[in-house]
Amino acid sequence: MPDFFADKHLFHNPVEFALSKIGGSYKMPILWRLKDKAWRYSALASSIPHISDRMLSKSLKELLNDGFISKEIFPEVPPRTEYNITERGKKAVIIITALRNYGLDLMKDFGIAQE
Amino acid sequence: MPDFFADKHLFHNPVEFALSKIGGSYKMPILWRLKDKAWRYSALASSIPHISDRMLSKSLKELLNDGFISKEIFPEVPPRTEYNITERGKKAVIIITALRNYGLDLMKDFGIAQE
DNA sequence: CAGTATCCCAGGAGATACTG
DNA sequence: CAGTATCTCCTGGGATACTG
Repeated sequence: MPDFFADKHLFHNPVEFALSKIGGSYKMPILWRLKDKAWRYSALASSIPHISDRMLSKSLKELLNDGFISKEIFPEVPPRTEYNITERGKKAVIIITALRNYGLDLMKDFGIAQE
Repeated sequence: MPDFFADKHLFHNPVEFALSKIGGSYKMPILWRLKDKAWRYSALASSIPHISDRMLSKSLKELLNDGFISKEIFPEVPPRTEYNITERGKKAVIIITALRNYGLDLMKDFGIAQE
């Protein structure tokens, strides 16, 4: 696996590429919540620990641009916005689930309590 | 899943914990190479693109401390050092393989050429 | 050969303020 | 409600030099 360019950025392996798309502190938490139902912006904001509007907005926009989620705006009063997962996003959820289970195993392995 | 502390650091979910152990630019490439044979320091250094001694040494030390790899020093002249994967490291390789395959799929999905 | 020690920088993320 | 705009800060990683 040689280096390759994508999005004007150099990558050294497929894992780097994958994490450039769904990595960072918030994209997986967002996709994880969208996996089985639509969420509103404000619901995501209050559900994800410590996220700022800036990071939520930024993450949603990138996931949208990369086709992992879709957005629907309902012209009500007040207006309502809903985010949904796409087919591409569903594939991401599979690997997020695997990573999450691995993380849980590792925590047990390291003797870290969880609830 | 509430927040939890480990290694004097706050985590919000199991994925964060997993990536704190095997994330970063070099730990997965190292584990990936060690998965089926022992490697010497210098071989890793010349195999992993662009890695500096500082980052190789730092990554190896952390993987060692966290029990993902082991190290054996042969008192020859000149001295030889070999790194091996452990049982814990082998479990990590499983998820790295999954992430790698996901990355390859995603690259295809985004129309990125690979060799 | 197999590392360690310093210095430095970019970009991911936090804090705060503002808007259609 | 659903965001955007600034400014700042921190830390992962780069560059360089040195050693048993």
